[in-house]
Amino acid sequence: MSSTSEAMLNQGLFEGFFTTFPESLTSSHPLTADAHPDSADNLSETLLSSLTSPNHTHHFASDFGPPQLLSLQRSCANFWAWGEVNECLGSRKTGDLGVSAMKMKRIKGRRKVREPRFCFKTKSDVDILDDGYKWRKYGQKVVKNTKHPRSYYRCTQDNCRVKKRVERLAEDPRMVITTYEGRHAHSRSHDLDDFSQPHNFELNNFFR
DNA sequence: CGAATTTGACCGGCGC
DNA sequence: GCGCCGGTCAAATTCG
Repeated sequence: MSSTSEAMLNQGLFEGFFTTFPESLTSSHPLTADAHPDSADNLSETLLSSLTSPNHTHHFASDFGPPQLLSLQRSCANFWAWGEVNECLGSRKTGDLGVSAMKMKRIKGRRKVREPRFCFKTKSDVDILDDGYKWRKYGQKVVKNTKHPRSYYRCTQDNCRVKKRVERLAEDPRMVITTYEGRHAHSRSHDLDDFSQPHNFELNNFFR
């Protein structure tokens, strides 16, 4: 976490966004550049810069329009680390460490690799944000201490193991928490005009 | 009629 | 070892 992005957060320049990787769960300071120079910090930095550039922020709030990726609006800072997200979603921190361990994928029956994950919250009436990929729902679960069920989706593309979870915040049902896991091994199935705009390059790059 | 979703069963990790 | 819990599977059902 660089001092610049930290400063942005402290100033409350934009509304909730967060990116990190499960490795950060083991560190006391979830988002430190020292610990994960090439992962969490770079991603968060990228998103921060794209979101805080005046033009982008404007477009981000207004151009996601048609009618799914709507209403990402500016408000107070809300940078989400896994622990915070999990707390807000009503699950125990320790429990989620376990979950993270479970998410590790076996390779050749022995080595386990964690998929990169990031999540963000969006103020939206619809659960499914159109991010340009096609998803198939494969499960839904009511998690403890939450009112709203969590939905599980997988990317429908062959050989793409990317997953995402979608749930609503207990305290504020208008907020949707979307968690992505893994990286797509292909391009988006359909283009969003907004993603093609230069000012969305960073976000575009992230969703690659 | 094929594709997508729903939903209860099942599984594995973890805490006690 | 047992029970709880989150995540996944897969048969049944619904949708387009």
